[in-house]
Amino acid sequence: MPITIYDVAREAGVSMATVSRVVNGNPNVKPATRKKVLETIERLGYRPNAVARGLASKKTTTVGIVIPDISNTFFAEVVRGIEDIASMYHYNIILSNSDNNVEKELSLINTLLEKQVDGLLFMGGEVTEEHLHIFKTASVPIVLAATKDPTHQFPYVDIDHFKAAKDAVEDFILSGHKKIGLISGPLTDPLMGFDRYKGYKKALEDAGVALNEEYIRIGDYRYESGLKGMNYFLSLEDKPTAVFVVNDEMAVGAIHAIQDAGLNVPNDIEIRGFDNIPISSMVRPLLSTVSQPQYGIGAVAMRFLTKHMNQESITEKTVILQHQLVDRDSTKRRDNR
Amino acid sequence: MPITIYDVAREAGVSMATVSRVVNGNPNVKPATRKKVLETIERLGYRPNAVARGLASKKTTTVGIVIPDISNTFFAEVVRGIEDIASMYHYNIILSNSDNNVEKELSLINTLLEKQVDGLLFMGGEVTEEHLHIFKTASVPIVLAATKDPTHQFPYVDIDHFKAAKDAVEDFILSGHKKIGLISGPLTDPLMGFDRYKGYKKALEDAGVALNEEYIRIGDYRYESGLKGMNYFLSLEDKPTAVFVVNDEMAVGAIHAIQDAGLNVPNDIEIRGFDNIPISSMVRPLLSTVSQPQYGIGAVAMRFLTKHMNQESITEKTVILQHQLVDRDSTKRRDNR
DNA sequence: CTGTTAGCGCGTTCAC
DNA sequence: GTGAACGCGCTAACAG
Repeated sequence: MPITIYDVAREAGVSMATVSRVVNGNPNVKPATRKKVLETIERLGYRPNAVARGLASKKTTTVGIVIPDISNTFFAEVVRGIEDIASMYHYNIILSNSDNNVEKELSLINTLLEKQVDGLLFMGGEVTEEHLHIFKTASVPIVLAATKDPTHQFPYVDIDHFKAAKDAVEDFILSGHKKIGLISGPLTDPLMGFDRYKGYKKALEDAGVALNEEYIRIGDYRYESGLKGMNYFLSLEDKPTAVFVVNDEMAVGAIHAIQDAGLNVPNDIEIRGFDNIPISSMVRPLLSTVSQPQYGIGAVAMRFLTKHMNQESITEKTVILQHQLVDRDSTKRRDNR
Repeated sequence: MPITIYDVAREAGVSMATVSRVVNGNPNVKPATRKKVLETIERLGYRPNAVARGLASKKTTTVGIVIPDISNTFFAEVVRGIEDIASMYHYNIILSNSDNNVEKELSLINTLLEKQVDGLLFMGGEVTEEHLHIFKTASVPIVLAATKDPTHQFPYVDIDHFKAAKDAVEDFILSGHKKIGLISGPLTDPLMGFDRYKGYKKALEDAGVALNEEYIRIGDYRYESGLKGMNYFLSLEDKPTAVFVVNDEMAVGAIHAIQDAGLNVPNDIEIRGFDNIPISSMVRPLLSTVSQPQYGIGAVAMRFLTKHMNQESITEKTVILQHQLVDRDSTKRRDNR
């Protein structure tokens, strides 16, 4: 039999309204009675029921998170950013994995909305018509993180994947490379796949370098597919001299493929990854990459969501965070920069 | 103005009790009226309010998770196991990071309990008197994962860290090593620190090998401290010929320290890590380690919790999962095994 | 400064 | 099979 606000009120000889006031820090309570109430709360071990509070106040101080996979280092870091800011604003997070499965995503969003979360943070590969539809049925704010709404109807925070990829490839071009490989993600993946692919293409185009289909391999973001993609390049007569790999895990695979073939990184082939996950500074040679502020994406997205939830004035509809070329040892030093 | 069960009842021309029945799958409803209700639910876009339901039914179908740090690969994998099983049983999880800070842990547990979670999964370095105290004030089941209750009052699921470490060191001994180093975690850390340290000590003792303090370094589980610990060993006149490192991240650091010094793993020094996180199969040489079923720990702990929540009959108070020596390339092949 | 009184949206007896 | 009515524990006016 859990003890309720009534029990406290009775024991303290006040009304439940007063107890409610001290629990919620309402200043309109005489210090003496506040003290009395606090003491009996302590004595009885009263623990306010947040569910009842939620029903009455229509606020749960809980936000929902839909994410592809928490065991993916990248997302784990984003979630850490989210949770830190959430806890700073006294929100809890309900976390759910979607495996990038649209059915699952929609169902999870629905469940979260039923649980009356005060806001929702969505991360997923693609935002479809169905997503937009269910987003619109929500009566709470929704922010997309590391995800883009092509229709610009919902706020999102992300980096500019196109430009980031373009920067990476232009760096290779600037240091004289013409034979530049790409180990990409599935082109059906809008951001990490297609946008980065487009960036690669544009950089070559701008430099007047013809696109060579032999220099493009599609992977699945896993280590093995990086190995495999690079082994293909190594089998070519005319191998690329530099390879841009669209995520770090595959990039590490690519490095190992080169080393296993008895070649040297960066002397024989330069490699640049993408993301800057912890592993990139735990391999030899240290991986040069394009850093993406994972923690920051989560933190900013959550902060953005609190603004929407508190109806603070929002200036921008979308936040684009900055990426950065991180030069370590899998690319040669560029003295001309 | 969100639409409620009343709206549906009115529109469908039935009572709210009937709507409640169809929503909850109660069989005592004539198929015809069930159909009618279902249709108007669909038409109105009715979404049951889980908070109200929670208040009335005293169940939230939500469990609380307290974890040191979700951005740590090990815990991320455990949480993935938890969430998969949770979603299988239609539970959602509220996730919170404690950074192994006791104050924070206690406060988080309290918040979770206020939110009326149906159960709690706790992961932390140590279980103190204070933890036990607050656990006892909870009216819902609590299970510890990857954590041990020394007083055996609360159920937990974990591996046998002592035996695992002992096995690892005995393997070195069996293959002829006498000079065996240890890069440990803080000895104040009960499981990963102290138990593994004891296992190391016991293995030496059983083999009649004297303990050499010079061969023991304390790290903090991070890559850099693995580097540092190994650099110390390398500075010794009489270097260890094999080193047991109590987690993979430090083990990778140790390998790199050896390689940076121009020596070879495993020919000059053998290395074995602990945990078997993904990175251990993404480095060269591939890291030999002691595998710990991270996903399984999470999954089993969550399943265990559902049993407690559903008052199913529990046979065992505690679950010890099996560890395993995984031999890859940072240890020499043992042909005599 | 404090108490009274309505609900919040739904599950659940208990009659019918 | 179905409906009426109560209560879950708390917040939020509104009085006083």
